[in-house]
Amino acid sequence: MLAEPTRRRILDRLRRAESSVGDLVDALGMSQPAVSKHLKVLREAGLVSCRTAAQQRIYRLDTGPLRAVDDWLDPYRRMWTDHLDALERHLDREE
Amino acid sequence: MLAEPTRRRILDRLRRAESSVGDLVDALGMSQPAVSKHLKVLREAGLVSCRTAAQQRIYRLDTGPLRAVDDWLDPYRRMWTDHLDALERHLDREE
DNA sequence: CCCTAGTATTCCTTGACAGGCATATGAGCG
DNA sequence: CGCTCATATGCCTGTCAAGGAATACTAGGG
Repeated sequence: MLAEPTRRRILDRLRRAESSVGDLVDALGMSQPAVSKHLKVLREAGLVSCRTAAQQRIYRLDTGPLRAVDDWLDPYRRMWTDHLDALERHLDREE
Repeated sequence: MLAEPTRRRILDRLRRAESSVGDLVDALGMSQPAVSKHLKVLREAGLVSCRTAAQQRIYRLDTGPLRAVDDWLDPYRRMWTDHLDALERHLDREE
């Protein structure tokens, strides 16, 4: 999902502002079908949702599923913060 | 990288304890070459390191590169915490 | 030194996308 | 209703990576 650089670019862009498909096509310099296909993947992953405005589809970021990533990351984050804490204690002792 | 479920399983396992390749093979129920190849990928990504003990290679988790993931996630995390904060303020106002 | 255990590497096959092109769908407008 | 713009879908091809089998490497043990 997030393995695809194009998809991350789309998310990064939607994080800043909602966009129509055309906007994304311009921004990414890719064919429209390719963009639409990535959007479909993101939609099915629940990472984006879209509303219809006239003949355009305005896409919007949905951060929900990213919390799962955050949760997965959590135990690892704990590891490196623990290490930092240990280092800190170590340095404190040295003073 | 983390797109591969097998790789995540390896990381999750190494998070709990260092392991030899054989241990991982048993734990994952996969062929030894497959495991070694995943370990190579993880090694080149800096996510694991290994030390030689007798004729075994003991692999160890290296959390460094995961901070990059955490950094990438950060602006998104900000988004949902902001939303939560906004909701909280909203509820506070309702009381 | 040969032999064995543990691990890495190579070769091969197979399956999964990504991306382009052509085309279908669908909403507004004359 | 036919037309056009914006988007979605199907089809096709090329690329890449995962996994297995066979093989090469390397460190200890007789």
